[in-house]
Amino acid sequence: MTPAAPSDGTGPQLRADAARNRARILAAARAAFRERGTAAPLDEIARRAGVNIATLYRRFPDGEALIRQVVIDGYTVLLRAAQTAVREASDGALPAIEHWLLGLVAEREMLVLPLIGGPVVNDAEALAIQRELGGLLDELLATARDQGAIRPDVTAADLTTTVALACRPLPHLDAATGQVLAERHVRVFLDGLRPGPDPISPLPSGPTLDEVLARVYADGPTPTPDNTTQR
Amino acid sequence: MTPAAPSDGTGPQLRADAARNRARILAAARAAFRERGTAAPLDEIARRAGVNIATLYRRFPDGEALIRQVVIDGYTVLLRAAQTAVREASDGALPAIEHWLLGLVAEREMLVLPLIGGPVVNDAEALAIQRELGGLLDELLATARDQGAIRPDVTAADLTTTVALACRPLPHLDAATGQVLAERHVRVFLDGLRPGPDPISPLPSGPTLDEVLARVYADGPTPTPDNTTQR
DNA sequence: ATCTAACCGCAGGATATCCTTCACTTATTC
DNA sequence: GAATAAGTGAAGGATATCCTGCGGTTAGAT
Repeated sequence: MTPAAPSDGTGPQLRADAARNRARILAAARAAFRERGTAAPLDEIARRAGVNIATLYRRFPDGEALIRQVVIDGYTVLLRAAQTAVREASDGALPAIEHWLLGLVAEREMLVLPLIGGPVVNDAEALAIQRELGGLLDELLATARDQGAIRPDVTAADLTTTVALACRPLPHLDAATGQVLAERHVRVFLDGLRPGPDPISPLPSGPTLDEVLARVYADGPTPTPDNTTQR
Repeated sequence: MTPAAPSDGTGPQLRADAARNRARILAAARAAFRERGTAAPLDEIARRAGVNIATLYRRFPDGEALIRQVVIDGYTVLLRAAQTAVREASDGALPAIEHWLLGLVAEREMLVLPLIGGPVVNDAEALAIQRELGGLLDELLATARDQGAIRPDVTAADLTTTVALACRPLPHLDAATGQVLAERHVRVFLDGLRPGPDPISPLPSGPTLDEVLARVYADGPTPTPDNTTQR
Protein backbone atom coordinates (compact mmCIF):
# COMPACT_ATOMS: atom_id res chain seq x y z
CA MET A 1 0.00 0.00 0.00
CA THR A 2 1.07 3.43 -0.19
CA PRO A 3 1.55 4.02 -3.84
CA ALA A 4 2.27 7.49 -5.00
CA ALA A 5 -0.68 8.93 -3.23
CA PRO A 6 -0.23 10.61 0.09
CA SER A 7 -0.95 7.88 2.60
CA ASP A 8 1.10 8.85 5.55
CA GLY A 9 2.92 12.05 6.22
CA THR A 10 5.79 10.80 4.18
CA GLY A 11 6.11 11.97 0.65
CA PRO A 12 6.23 15.27 -1.12
CA GLN A 13 4.70 13.48 -4.11
CA LEU A 14 6.69 10.95 -6.00
CA ARG A 15 7.20 10.89 -9.68
CA ALA A 16 5.15 8.26 -11.53
CA ASP A 17 7.93 5.75 -12.02
CA ALA A 18 9.15 6.24 -8.49
CA ALA A 19 5.70 5.55 -7.12
CA ARG A 20 5.40 2.46 -9.28
CA ASN A 21 8.70 1.12 -8.09
CA ARG A 22 7.91 1.92 -4.50
CA ALA A 23 4.71 -0.10 -4.72
CA ARG A 24 6.57 -2.95 -6.38
CA ILE A 25 9.21 -2.94 -3.71
CA LEU A 26 6.61 -3.07 -0.98
CA ALA A 27 4.78 -5.92 -2.66
CA ALA A 28 8.01 -7.83 -3.10
CA ALA A 29 8.92 -7.16 0.50
CA ARG A 30 5.60 -8.49 1.71
CA ALA A 31 6.07 -11.67 -0.27
CA ALA A 32 9.65 -12.08 0.84
CA PHE A 33 8.82 -11.41 4.48
CA ARG A 34 6.03 -13.95 4.42
CA GLU A 35 8.29 -16.53 2.88
CA ARG A 36 11.58 -15.86 4.56
CA GLY A 37 10.96 -13.51 7.44
CA THR A 38 12.17 -9.99 7.88
CA ALA A 39 15.71 -11.23 7.47
CA ALA A 40 15.04 -11.67 3.77
CA PRO A 41 17.97 -10.16 1.89
CA LEU A 42 17.26 -6.74 0.48
CA ASP A 43 18.97 -7.74 -2.73
CA GLU A 44 16.39 -10.43 -3.18
CA ILE A 45 13.54 -8.05 -2.53
CA ALA A 46 14.92 -5.67 -5.10
CA ARG A 47 15.37 -8.45 -7.61
CA ARG A 48 11.82 -9.68 -7.08
CA ALA A 49 10.56 -6.17 -7.52
CA GLY A 50 12.44 -5.90 -10.80
CA VAL A 51 14.36 -3.00 -9.42
CA ASN A 52 17.96 -2.23 -8.70
CA ILE A 53 19.16 -2.42 -5.15
CA ALA A 54 20.19 1.21 -5.34
CA THR A 55 16.61 2.13 -6.09
CA LEU A 56 15.44 0.34 -3.02
CA TYR A 57 17.90 2.25 -0.89
CA ARG A 58 16.86 5.48 -2.51
CA ARG A 59 13.24 4.83 -1.52
CA PHE A 60 13.91 3.47 1.94
CA PRO A 61 16.90 4.64 3.95
CA ASP A 62 17.52 1.17 5.33
CA GLY A 63 15.94 -2.21 5.79
CA GLU A 64 14.16 -1.16 8.92
CA ALA A 65 12.33 1.63 7.16
CA LEU A 66 11.08 -0.85 4.60
CA ILE A 67 9.86 -3.18 7.31
CA ARG A 68 8.20 -0.32 9.08
CA GLN A 69 6.25 0.70 6.01
CA VAL A 70 5.05 -2.84 5.44
CA VAL A 71 3.88 -2.96 9.01
CA ILE A 72 2.06 0.34 8.77
CA ASP A 73 0.39 -0.69 5.55
CA GLY A 74 -0.83 -3.86 7.21
CA TYR A 75 -2.27 -1.93 10.11
CA THR A 76 -4.01 0.38 7.73
CA VAL A 77 -5.76 -2.55 6.08
CA LEU A 78 -6.86 -3.76 9.49
CA LEU A 79 -8.15 -0.35 10.42
CA ARG A 80 -10.18 0.13 7.27
CA ALA A 81 -11.73 -3.30 7.57
CA ALA A 82 -12.77 -2.62 11.14
CA GLN A 83 -14.32 0.70 10.18
CA THR A 84 -16.37 -1.00 7.51
CA ALA A 85 -17.47 -3.69 9.93
CA VAL A 86 -18.65 -1.18 12.50
CA ARG A 87 -20.61 0.59 9.80
CA GLU A 88 -22.27 -2.67 8.74
CA ALA A 89 -22.95 -3.85 12.27
CA SER A 90 -26.26 -2.11 12.73
CA ASP A 91 -27.77 -4.26 9.98
CA GLY A 92 -26.62 -7.39 11.77
CA ALA A 93 -23.47 -7.67 13.76
CA LEU A 94 -22.76 -11.31 13.17
CA PRO A 95 -22.79 -11.04 9.38
CA ALA A 96 -20.63 -7.96 9.78
CA ILE A 97 -18.09 -9.87 11.82
CA GLU A 98 -18.23 -12.70 9.34
CA HIS A 99 -17.66 -10.35 6.46
CA TRP A 100 -14.87 -8.63 8.32
CA LEU A 101 -12.97 -11.75 9.23
CA LEU A 102 -13.34 -13.45 5.87
CA GLY A 103 -12.36 -10.24 4.15
CA LEU A 104 -9.15 -10.08 6.14
CA VAL A 105 -8.38 -13.67 5.28
CA ALA A 106 -8.86 -12.79 1.65
CA GLU A 107 -6.49 -9.88 2.06
CA ARG A 108 -3.99 -11.84 4.07
CA GLU A 109 -1.17 -11.14 1.67
CA MET A 110 -1.23 -7.57 2.89
CA LEU A 111 -1.11 -8.56 6.52
CA VAL A 112 2.44 -9.41 7.14
CA LEU A 113 4.30 -8.02 10.03
CA PRO A 114 1.72 -6.97 12.55
CA LEU A 115 0.77 -10.60 12.75
CA ILE A 116 3.96 -12.27 11.95
CA GLY A 117 5.94 -10.11 14.26
CA GLY A 118 8.77 -7.84 13.52
CA PRO A 119 11.10 -5.51 15.23
CA VAL A 120 9.15 -2.34 14.62
CA VAL A 121 6.76 -2.18 17.48
CA ASN A 122 7.61 0.89 19.44
CA ASP A 123 6.22 3.05 16.76
CA ALA A 124 3.86 5.84 17.65
CA GLU A 125 1.85 5.56 14.46
CA ALA A 126 1.43 1.81 14.78
CA LEU A 127 0.44 2.13 18.39
CA ALA A 128 -2.17 4.78 17.61
CA ILE A 129 -3.69 2.66 14.88
CA GLN A 130 -3.76 -0.36 17.13
CA ARG A 131 -5.56 1.54 19.87
CA GLU A 132 -8.14 2.84 17.45
CA LEU A 133 -8.57 -0.66 16.13
CA GLY A 134 -9.21 -1.94 19.62
CA GLY A 135 -11.89 0.67 20.15
CA LEU A 136 -13.63 -0.28 16.94
CA LEU A 137 -13.61 -3.96 17.78
CA ASP A 138 -15.05 -3.26 21.22
CA GLU A 139 -17.78 -1.27 19.56
CA LEU A 140 -18.45 -4.10 17.13
CA LEU A 141 -18.66 -6.64 19.91
CA ALA A 142 -20.89 -4.44 22.04
CA THR A 143 -23.32 -4.14 19.16
CA ALA A 144 -23.24 -7.88 18.60
CA ARG A 145 -23.89 -8.59 22.25
CA ASP A 146 -26.77 -6.15 22.32
CA GLN A 147 -28.27 -8.00 19.40
CA GLY A 148 -27.70 -11.31 21.18
CA ALA A 149 -25.83 -12.42 18.12
CA ILE A 150 -22.67 -13.62 19.79
CA ARG A 151 -21.54 -15.49 22.87
CA PRO A 152 -20.86 -12.95 25.55
CA ASP A 153 -17.44 -14.17 26.65
CA VAL A 154 -15.69 -13.33 23.39
CA THR A 155 -13.46 -10.27 23.58
CA ALA A 156 -11.66 -7.96 21.19
CA ALA A 157 -8.46 -9.76 22.11
CA ASP A 158 -10.01 -12.96 20.77
CA LEU A 159 -10.79 -11.30 17.48
CA THR A 160 -7.31 -9.93 16.99
CA THR A 161 -5.87 -13.27 18.01
CA THR A 162 -7.94 -14.95 15.36
CA VAL A 163 -6.78 -12.54 12.72
CA ALA A 164 -3.20 -13.00 13.82
CA LEU A 165 -3.47 -16.76 13.70
CA ALA A 166 -5.53 -17.18 10.57
CA CYS A 167 -3.85 -14.64 8.35
CA ARG A 168 -0.31 -15.87 8.73
CA PRO A 169 1.16 -17.94 5.98
CA LEU A 170 0.92 -21.68 6.36
CA PRO A 171 4.36 -23.15 6.01
CA HIS A 172 5.29 -24.97 2.85
CA LEU A 173 2.04 -24.17 1.14
CA ASP A 174 1.39 -21.95 -1.78
CA ALA A 175 -0.74 -18.92 -1.11
CA ALA A 176 -3.89 -20.31 -2.74
CA THR A 177 -3.95 -23.50 -0.72
CA GLY A 178 -3.17 -21.66 2.49
CA GLN A 179 -5.98 -19.28 1.72
CA VAL A 180 -8.57 -22.01 1.32
CA LEU A 181 -7.50 -23.79 4.49
CA ALA A 182 -7.47 -20.56 6.45
CA GLU A 183 -10.94 -19.71 5.22
CA ARG A 184 -12.32 -23.08 6.24
CA HIS A 185 -10.78 -22.70 9.65
CA VAL A 186 -12.24 -19.25 10.10
CA ARG A 187 -15.68 -20.41 9.08
CA VAL A 188 -15.69 -23.06 11.74
CA PHE A 189 -14.49 -20.49 14.24
CA LEU A 190 -17.30 -18.18 13.19
CA ASP A 191 -19.83 -20.90 13.88
CA GLY A 192 -18.32 -21.25 17.31
CA LEU A 193 -18.99 -17.58 18.00
CA ARG A 194 -22.74 -18.01 18.12
CA PRO A 195 -24.43 -17.97 21.49
CA GLY A 196 -25.20 -21.67 21.41
CA PRO A 197 -27.48 -23.07 24.08
CA ASP A 198 -24.81 -25.45 25.29
CA PRO A 199 -21.29 -24.27 24.68
CA ILE A 200 -18.91 -27.18 24.90
CA SER A 201 -16.13 -25.07 26.18
CA PRO A 202 -16.56 -22.16 28.52
CA LEU A 203 -13.67 -19.86 27.78
CA PRO A 204 -10.99 -19.54 30.41
CA SER A 205 -10.37 -15.98 31.48
CA GLY A 206 -7.90 -14.13 29.34
CA PRO A 207 -6.24 -10.75 29.12
CA THR A 208 -8.07 -7.81 27.61
CA LEU A 209 -6.76 -6.32 24.40
CA ASP A 210 -5.42 -3.35 26.32
CA GLU A 211 -3.49 -5.66 28.56
CA VAL A 212 -2.15 -7.52 25.58
CA LEU A 213 -1.05 -4.31 23.93
CA ALA A 214 0.51 -3.12 27.15
CA ARG A 215 2.57 -6.28 27.34
CA VAL A 216 3.63 -6.00 23.75
CA TYR A 217 4.66 -2.41 23.92
CA ALA A 218 6.08 -2.62 27.41
CA ASP A 219 8.82 -4.71 25.90
CA GLY A 220 7.43 -8.07 26.82
CA PRO A 221 9.74 -10.67 28.25
CA THR A 222 9.88 -12.58 25.02
CA PRO A 223 12.07 -10.89 22.43
CA THR A 224 9.58 -11.44 19.65
CA PRO A 225 9.78 -13.31 16.44
CA ASP A 226 8.57 -11.98 13.23
CA ASN A 227 7.88 -14.37 10.55
CA THR A 228 10.48 -16.66 9.68
CA THR A 229 13.77 -16.79 8.32
CA GLN A 230 14.34 -19.56 6.06
CA ARG A 231 17.76 -20.90 6.41
CA MET B 1 17.05 -39.57 18.45
CA THR B 2 16.82 -37.25 21.13
CA PRO B 3 17.53 -37.49 24.71
CA ALA B 4 19.78 -40.22 25.97
CA ALA B 5 17.15 -42.80 25.57
CA PRO B 6 16.79 -44.71 22.36
CA SER B 7 14.13 -42.87 20.44
CA ASP B 8 15.11 -43.38 16.86
CA GLY B 9 17.79 -45.47 15.33
CA THR B 10 20.45 -42.90 15.86
CA GLY B 11 22.54 -43.03 18.94
CA PRO B 12 24.86 -45.60 20.40
CA GLN B 13 23.86 -44.33 23.84
CA LEU B 14 25.10 -41.04 25.09
CA ARG B 15 26.84 -40.44 28.31
CA ALA B 16 24.78 -38.76 31.00
CA ASP B 17 26.17 -35.26 30.63
CA ALA B 18 26.06 -35.53 26.88
CA ALA B 19 22.40 -36.45 26.98
CA ARG B 20 21.68 -33.62 29.35
CA ASN B 21 23.38 -31.09 27.14
CA ARG B 22 21.76 -32.46 24.07
CA ALA B 23 18.34 -31.97 25.62
CA ARG B 24 19.28 -28.47 26.71
CA ILE B 25 20.45 -27.60 23.25
CA LEU B 26 17.23 -28.82 21.71
CA ALA B 27 15.15 -26.87 24.20
CA ALA B 28 17.17 -23.74 23.55
CA ALA B 29 16.85 -24.29 19.82
CA ARG B 30 13.10 -24.60 20.05
CA ALA B 31 12.87 -21.37 21.98
CA ALA B 32 15.23 -19.58 19.64
CA PHE B 33 13.47 -20.86 16.54
CA ARG B 34 10.12 -19.77 17.86
CA GLU B 35 11.45 -16.34 18.65
CA ARG B 36 13.80 -15.70 15.80
CA GLY B 37 13.21 -18.33 13.20
CA THR B 38 15.54 -21.03 12.02
CA ALA B 39 18.10 -18.40 11.17
CA ALA B 40 18.74 -17.91 14.86
CA PRO B 41 22.50 -17.84 15.37
CA LEU B 42 23.90 -21.10 16.65
CA ASP B 43 26.09 -19.19 19.05
CA GLU B 44 23.01 -17.84 20.70
CA ILE B 45 21.42 -21.25 20.96
CA ALA B 46 24.55 -22.58 22.59
CA ARG B 47 24.68 -19.69 24.98
CA ARG B 48 21.04 -20.12 25.96
CA ALA B 49 21.66 -23.79 26.52
CA GLY B 50 24.57 -22.94 28.78
CA VAL B 51 26.86 -24.86 26.53
CA ASN B 52 29.89 -24.11 24.45
CA ILE B 53 29.42 -23.73 20.75
CA ALA B 54 31.89 -26.53 20.20
CA THR B 55 29.64 -28.83 22.18
CA LEU B 56 26.75 -27.96 19.96
CA TYR B 57 28.75 -28.81 16.91
CA ARG B 58 29.90 -32.03 18.50
CA ARG B 59 26.30 -33.07 19.02
CA PHE B 60 24.94 -31.86 15.70
CA PRO B 61 27.12 -31.82 12.62
CA ASP B 62 25.63 -28.56 11.43
CA GLY B 63 22.73 -26.24 11.89
CA GLU B 64 20.53 -28.21 9.58
CA ALA B 65 20.90 -31.34 11.64
CA LEU B 66 19.75 -29.42 14.68
CA ILE B 67 16.75 -28.08 12.85
CA ARG B 68 15.92 -31.52 11.59
CA GLN B 69 15.91 -32.97 15.08
CA VAL B 70 13.65 -30.25 16.37
CA VAL B 71 11.28 -30.97 13.51
CA ILE B 72 11.27 -34.69 14.15
CA ASP B 73 10.67 -34.18 17.85
CA GLY B 74 7.70 -31.99 17.03
CA TYR B 75 6.24 -34.58 14.73
CA THR B 76 6.69 -37.20 17.39
CA VAL B 77 4.62 -35.16 19.80
CA LEU B 78 1.92 -34.82 17.18
CA LEU B 79 1.94 -38.52 16.51
CA ARG B 80 1.67 -39.54 20.13
CA ALA B 81 -1.17 -37.12 20.75
CA ALA B 82 -3.08 -38.51 17.77
CA GLN B 83 -2.61 -42.06 18.96
CA THR B 84 -4.00 -41.16 22.35
CA ALA B 85 -6.95 -39.40 20.77
CA VAL B 86 -7.85 -42.39 18.63
CA ARG B 87 -7.70 -44.58 21.71
CA GLU B 88 -10.05 -42.26 23.58
CA ALA B 89 -12.44 -41.78 20.70
CA SER B 90 -14.61 -44.80 21.37
CA ASP B 91 -15.71 -43.24 24.66
CA GLY B 92 -16.76 -40.08 22.88
CA ALA B 93 -15.05 -38.69 19.86
CA LEU B 94 -15.76 -35.05 20.46
CA PRO B 95 -14.23 -34.95 23.93
CA ALA B 96 -11.31 -36.88 22.50
CA ILE B 97 -10.79 -34.26 19.81
CA GLU B 98 -11.16 -31.53 22.38
CA HIS B 99 -8.61 -33.17 24.63
CA TRP B 100 -6.29 -33.71 21.70
CA LEU B 101 -6.39 -30.17 20.42
CA LEU B 102 -6.13 -28.49 23.80
CA GLY B 103 -3.31 -30.82 24.74
CA LEU B 104 -1.37 -29.80 21.68
CA VAL B 105 -1.92 -26.16 22.48
CA ALA B 106 -0.57 -26.83 25.93
CA GLU B 107 2.45 -28.49 24.40
CA ARG B 108 2.93 -25.86 21.78
CA GLU B 109 6.46 -25.08 22.87
CA MET B 110 7.43 -28.44 21.46
CA LEU B 111 5.74 -27.82 18.14
CA VAL B 112 8.07 -25.62 16.31
CA LEU B 113 9.10 -26.35 12.83
CA PRO B 114 6.43 -28.61 11.41
CA LEU B 115 4.06 -25.74 11.85
CA ILE B 116 6.27 -22.80 11.54
CA GLY B 117 7.94 -24.10 8.49
CA GLY B 118 11.50 -24.94 7.94
CA PRO B 119 13.78 -26.22 5.32
CA VAL B 120 13.68 -29.85 6.32
CA VAL B 121 10.74 -31.21 4.47
CA ASN B 122 12.01 -33.79 2.11
CA ASP B 123 12.78 -36.08 4.94
CA ALA B 124 11.68 -39.69 4.77
CA GLU B 125 11.13 -39.98 8.49
CA ALA B 126 9.07 -36.80 8.69
CA LEU B 127 7.02 -37.84 5.71
CA ALA B 128 6.30 -41.25 7.19
CA ILE B 129 5.18 -39.74 10.46
CA GLN B 130 3.00 -37.27 8.66
CA ARG B 131 1.28 -39.98 6.67
CA GLU B 132 0.63 -42.03 9.76
CA LEU B 133 -0.70 -38.93 11.44
CA GLY B 134 -3.09 -38.36 8.57
CA GLY B 135 -4.40 -41.90 8.88
CA LEU B 136 -5.02 -41.49 12.58
CA LEU B 137 -6.88 -38.24 12.11
CA ASP B 138 -9.07 -39.77 9.43
CA GLU B 139 -9.87 -42.57 11.84
CA LEU B 140 -10.68 -40.09 14.55
CA LEU B 141 -12.97 -38.13 12.29
CA ALA B 142 -14.68 -41.24 10.99
CA THR B 143 -15.49 -42.27 14.54
CA ALA B 144 -16.77 -38.82 15.35
CA ARG B 145 -18.99 -38.77 12.30
CA ASP B 146 -20.36 -42.20 13.12
CA GLN B 147 -21.27 -40.88 16.53
CA GLY B 148 -22.87 -37.83 14.95
CA ALA B 149 -20.64 -35.74 17.16
CA ILE B 150 -19.15 -33.51 14.53
CA ARG B 151 -20.18 -31.60 11.45
CA PRO B 152 -19.56 -33.84 8.47
CA ASP B 153 -17.70 -31.39 6.28
CA VAL B 154 -14.65 -31.13 8.54
CA THR B 155 -11.61 -32.98 7.27
CA ALA B 156 -8.25 -34.11 8.57
CA ALA B 157 -6.72 -31.20 6.67
CA ASP B 158 -8.84 -28.85 8.77
CA LEU B 159 -7.54 -30.38 11.95
CA THR B 160 -3.90 -30.12 10.97
CA THR B 161 -4.50 -26.59 9.77
CA THR B 162 -5.92 -25.70 13.13
CA VAL B 163 -2.94 -27.16 14.94
CA ALA B 164 -0.61 -25.35 12.61
CA LEU B 165 -2.36 -22.05 13.15
CA ALA B 166 -3.06 -22.25 16.84
CA CYS B 167 0.24 -23.64 18.04
CA ARG B 168 2.48 -21.07 16.45
CA PRO B 169 3.88 -18.34 18.62
CA LEU B 170 1.95 -15.11 18.69
CA PRO B 171 4.32 -12.31 17.83
CA HIS B 172 5.53 -9.99 20.53
CA LEU B 173 3.82 -11.93 23.26
CA ASP B 174 5.32 -13.94 26.03
CA ALA B 175 4.59 -17.65 25.95
CA ALA B 176 2.04 -17.59 28.75
CA THR B 177 -0.14 -14.90 27.20
CA GLY B 178 0.06 -16.52 23.80
CA GLN B 179 -0.96 -19.78 25.34
CA VAL B 180 -4.07 -18.36 26.94
CA LEU B 181 -5.16 -16.59 23.78
CA ALA B 182 -4.53 -19.66 21.67
CA GLU B 183 -6.54 -21.79 24.03
CA ARG B 184 -9.49 -19.43 23.93
CA HIS B 185 -9.35 -19.40 20.17
CA VAL B 186 -9.28 -23.17 20.00
CA ARG B 187 -12.21 -23.48 22.35
CA VAL B 188 -14.35 -21.31 20.12
CA PHE B 189 -13.21 -23.35 17.15
CA LEU B 190 -14.16 -26.54 18.97
CA ASP B 191 -17.64 -25.20 19.53
CA GLY B 192 -17.83 -24.55 15.82
CA LEU B 193 -17.12 -28.20 15.12
CA ARG B 194 -20.44 -29.39 16.47
CA PRO B 195 -23.08 -30.47 14.01
CA GLY B 196 -25.27 -27.47 14.65
CA PRO B 197 -28.73 -27.44 13.08
CA ASP B 198 -28.00 -24.26 11.17
CA PRO B 199 -24.38 -23.76 10.35
CA ILE B 200 -23.70 -20.14 9.57
CA SER B 201 -21.00 -20.98 7.15
CA PRO B 202 -21.03 -23.99 4.89
CA LEU B 203 -17.39 -24.77 4.31
CA PRO B 204 -16.05 -24.16 0.82
CA SER B 205 -14.44 -27.21 -0.69
CA GLY B 206 -10.83 -27.64 0.19
CA PRO B 207 -7.98 -30.00 -0.54
CA THR B 208 -7.66 -33.29 1.30
CA LEU B 209 -4.75 -33.80 3.62
CA ASP B 210 -3.13 -36.09 1.09
CA GLU B 211 -3.37 -33.38 -1.51
CA VAL B 212 -1.91 -30.87 0.88
CA LEU B 213 0.98 -33.17 1.70
CA ALA B 214 1.52 -33.88 -1.96
CA ARG B 215 1.79 -30.17 -2.64
CA VAL B 216 4.16 -29.66 0.21
CA TYR B 217 6.48 -32.49 -0.64
CA ALA B 218 6.22 -32.05 -4.35
CA ASP B 219 8.18 -28.90 -3.86
CA GLY B 220 5.30 -26.51 -3.81
CA PRO B 221 5.54 -23.33 -5.81
CA THR B 222 6.08 -21.23 -2.73
CA PRO B 223 9.58 -21.56 -1.30
CA THR B 224 8.31 -21.82 2.24
CA PRO B 225 8.95 -19.80 5.28
CA ASP B 226 9.70 -21.33 8.57
CA ASN B 227 9.14 -19.20 11.49
CA THR B 228 10.65 -15.96 11.41
CA THR B 229 13.84 -14.39 11.51
CA GLN B 230 14.01 -11.43 13.59
CA ARG B 231 16.17 -8.82 12.12
C1' DA C 1 11.99 19.89 -26.28
C1' DT C 2 14.39 20.35 -22.33
C1' DC C 3 15.53 19.60 -17.71
C1' DT C 4 16.03 16.92 -13.95
C1' DA C 5 14.61 13.37 -10.90
C1' DA C 6 14.94 8.69 -10.78
C1' DC C 7 17.03 4.46 -12.25
C1' DC C 8 20.91 1.26 -13.29
C1' DG C 9 25.33 -1.36 -12.79
C1' DC C 10 28.96 -2.05 -10.19
C1' DA C 11 32.44 -1.93 -6.80
C1' DG C 12 33.85 -2.10 -2.07
C1' DG C 13 34.32 -1.90 3.16
C1' DA C 14 32.02 -3.39 7.46
C1' DT C 15 29.85 -6.70 10.05
C1' DA C 16 27.86 -11.15 11.45
C1' DT C 17 27.35 -15.75 11.20
C1' DC C 18 28.88 -20.34 10.01
C1' DC C 19 31.77 -23.93 10.82
C1' DT C 20 36.38 -25.97 11.79
C1' DT C 21 40.29 -27.03 14.55
C1' DC C 22 43.37 -27.67 18.51
C1' DA C 23 45.17 -28.05 23.11
C1' DC C 24 43.47 -28.46 27.61
C1' DT C 25 40.20 -29.57 31.49
C1' DT C 26 36.25 -31.85 33.53
C1' DA C 27 32.89 -35.35 34.36
C1' DT C 28 31.28 -40.28 33.82
C1' DT C 29 31.64 -44.80 33.70
C1' DC C 30 33.53 -49.30 34.91
C1' DG D 1 40.71 -44.53 40.83
C1' DA D 2 41.90 -45.08 35.97
C1' DA D 3 40.47 -44.68 31.20
C1' DT D 4 38.16 -41.94 28.17
C1' DA D 5 34.21 -39.59 26.38
C1' DA D 6 32.65 -35.09 26.65
C1' DG D 7 33.05 -30.25 27.40
C1' DT D 8 35.70 -25.63 27.34
C1' DG D 9 37.96 -21.58 25.36
C1' DA D 10 39.68 -19.41 21.67
C1' DA D 11 41.29 -18.36 17.15
C1' DG D 12 40.43 -17.95 12.26
C1' DG D 13 38.95 -18.45 7.26
C1' DA D 14 34.75 -18.44 4.35
C1' DT D 15 30.61 -16.58 3.12
C1' DA D 16 26.62 -13.47 2.97
C1' DT D 17 24.40 -9.45 3.83
C1' DC D 18 24.20 -4.53 4.74
C1' DC D 19 24.85 -0.14 3.19
C1' DT D 20 27.34 3.54 0.59
C1' DG D 21 29.00 5.95 -3.41
C1' DC D 22 29.79 7.17 -8.23
C1' DG D 23 29.30 7.86 -13.25
C1' DG D 24 26.25 7.07 -16.90
C1' DT D 25 21.42 6.31 -18.78
C1' DT D 26 16.37 6.55 -18.93
C1' DA D 27 11.95 8.30 -18.24
C1' DG D 28 8.68 11.60 -16.47
C1' DA D 29 7.34 16.62 -15.82
C1' DT D 30 6.74 21.28 -17.64
